[in-house]
Amino acid sequence: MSFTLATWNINSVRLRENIVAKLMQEEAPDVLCLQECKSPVDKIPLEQFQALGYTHMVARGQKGYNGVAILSKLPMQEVSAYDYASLGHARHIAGQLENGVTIHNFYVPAGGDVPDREVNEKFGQKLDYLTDMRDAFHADKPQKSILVGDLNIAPREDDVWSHKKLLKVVSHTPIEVEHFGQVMDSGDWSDVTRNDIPEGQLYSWWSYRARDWDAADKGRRLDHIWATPDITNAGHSSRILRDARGWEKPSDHAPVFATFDL
DNA sequence: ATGGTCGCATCGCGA
Repeated sequence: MSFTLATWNINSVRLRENIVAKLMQEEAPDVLCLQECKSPVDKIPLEQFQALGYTHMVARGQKGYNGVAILSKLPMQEVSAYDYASLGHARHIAGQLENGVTIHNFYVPAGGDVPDREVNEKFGQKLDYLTDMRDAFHADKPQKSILVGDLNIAPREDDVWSHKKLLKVVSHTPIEVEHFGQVMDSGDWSDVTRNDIPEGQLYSWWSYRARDWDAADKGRRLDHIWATPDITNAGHSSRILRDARGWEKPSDHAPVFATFDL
């Protein structure tokens, strides 16, 4: 079988119900992973999504902040939802398809403004969250698994508009990139997006604060799709739907896609 | 060097 998966930080699923539906109608991924739903699970507007064929959902939510959901046209069962770093935040949910593939959906903490855990508690929480992820995947090696989400780190020089200017900016600092690499190594994860698109600038997020995000193009690749070695070769057709950043009342993130033939 | 824009638990905070 073949299925297409997308990951999208939606920045309020209730406010953006209509562009989620637009994505479902126009792109029709089989599995859609959302982050920053900013909604309790029982207030996610499921009916419209179900009417479009997304009859399965696994999710964790809280009022106002965070929140992750996997909407699926394919039958899916919840397998876990961990509170890494014990923050009490809804930042992870995992579901399993009938073909045995597990999908982990993450919203890693953004980490605040100052990249120093001594003066900024949120930066320490981000690093601790990544360390907990690393330890969990090290202790329990994932198999037949896909990991997606807003990981809030752009690891490569060509994942940001200016490597030099962003070296001290949270999301691209060397210590974050090192933690990111340790999470990847712990699960033998490979970067499906970069396997498919190995060269060139690639972004999935553009700040709301830019005067003209499209012309300025000061983006970062914060949203990722990874796979374990047993299925990574099945991944193909990766793309980022940049157009969605220009939709009506957009999220500041664009959806990232990959297809798996399994 | 600064400020810029969003969303919501809305006049403060997180992103």
